[in-house]
Amino acid sequence: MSDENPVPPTTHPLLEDLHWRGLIAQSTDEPELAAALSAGPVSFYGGFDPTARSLHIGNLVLLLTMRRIQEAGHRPLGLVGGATGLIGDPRMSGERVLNGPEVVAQWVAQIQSQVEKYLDFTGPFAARIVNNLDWTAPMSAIDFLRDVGKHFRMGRMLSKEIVSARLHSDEGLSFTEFSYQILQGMDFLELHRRYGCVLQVGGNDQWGNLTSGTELIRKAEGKVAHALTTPLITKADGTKFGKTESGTVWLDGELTSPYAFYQFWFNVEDASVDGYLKVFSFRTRAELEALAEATAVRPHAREAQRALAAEVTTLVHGEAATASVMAASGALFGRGDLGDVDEATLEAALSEAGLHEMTGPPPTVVELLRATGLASSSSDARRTIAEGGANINNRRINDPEHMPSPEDLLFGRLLVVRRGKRAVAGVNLGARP
RNA sequence: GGCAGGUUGCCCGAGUGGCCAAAGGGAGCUGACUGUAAAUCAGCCGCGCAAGCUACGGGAGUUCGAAUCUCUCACCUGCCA
Repeated sequence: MSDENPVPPTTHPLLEDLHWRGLIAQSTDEPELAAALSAGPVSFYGGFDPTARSLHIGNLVLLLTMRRIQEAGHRPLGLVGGATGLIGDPRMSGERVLNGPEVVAQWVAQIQSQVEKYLDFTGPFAARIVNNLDWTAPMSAIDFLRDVGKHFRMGRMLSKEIVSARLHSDEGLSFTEFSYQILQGMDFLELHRRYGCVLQVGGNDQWGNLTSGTELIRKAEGKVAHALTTPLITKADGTKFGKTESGTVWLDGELTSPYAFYQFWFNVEDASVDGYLKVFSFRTRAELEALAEATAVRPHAREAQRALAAEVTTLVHGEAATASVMAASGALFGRGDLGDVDEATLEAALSEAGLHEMTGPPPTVVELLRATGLASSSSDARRTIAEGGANINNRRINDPEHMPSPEDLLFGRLLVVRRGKRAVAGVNLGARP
């Protein structure tokens, strides 16, 4: 994340750029990798295991790094782990609960379509999607043990950081998860044989699994292959990146609405925004430096956050969704009178923030806060009102029994309910019967 | 298998019969300041408008009264085998 990342003497413009962005955590022999990249288009791969129905913004780091490498003139192989997703890589949090084959198959399809969005499938460096179930499923246990297993030494396998840690934990480690590194090594070998793949990129926690592949290729084929890892992105305060109070920030718009997604990036703290732009933005280096300067000189303008939020939201959800989300944010947080916003924009904005239909008798503020989920209970709602944190249509309400009058309803039916500065929701009181 | 200790609110952790809806810290929420940031300061932080209700691993007791005592079940930790 800092500018201090050392750049080895023998390097390559692409690697240099990745270093500047803080995107290289570890790599195998870098001068050799630089030479390979200079020699011509290289086939490289990055894998994604279907452990949920959607990827999240942590995965975006790898995905966008792959895109950068592709833009530099190399051929990406986007691997979806139909096989490895059935096994699960060892984690410190303990043995995984296996997901059913049908579930994994469905997730594979969903994740594949997400991966496809970030790579270019046309032109001389066209990307390709591969699924490791294709070569793993047909393999017999005998072939696996004779052809692949012989190349793996127990000492080496046991010394892998996560394996050793799990082995010495109370939880232990199943043979299933222990074997994961072999499967991933096999993938690299297979892609090397099929497509001449010589580079694997992955998250830094995957380092051991990536080197399983480079070692296997060396033993089985006598060839050199490379591994490159991206760092774990952290927040300025050291806490986990990509989580909000409501959980993981997903790429799937149904799991994390485009509005929430945009807001996540908009709210990035000043200390982190410069680093995030380097990782997630495709703007030129000069533009990024100008934005860093803007944050330093005019922090209140939040130019860097605006740029980051707009760009990443566009990348993930498209221009139309981003425009609507930006209009939404403007309407709900802007200084302007809510009455100046047109009906369609307001409704879209509230839908993004969370629009709740209510019928029946006119609700009180307490009921509005509860119905929108802004308060978890009536007690919580009353407390919020007493603290001066309840707003209807951007006006503070101090009376818990206050009922919005018909004139308060925007366009005869909508209310903007806000708790504190940031938590906003909409209520539609004009639901057709 | 035996012995000892432990299980408290989102998390950590105090509390050994009434003054306990439960100290303290963290997290979280709200306000002030500001920039939908950070820091700081202040208030809040089980449910309920309220009366009150539900809570201290589960269950059963003792007592006018239990987080606190007894029995029992479950789980965790340490020592011994």
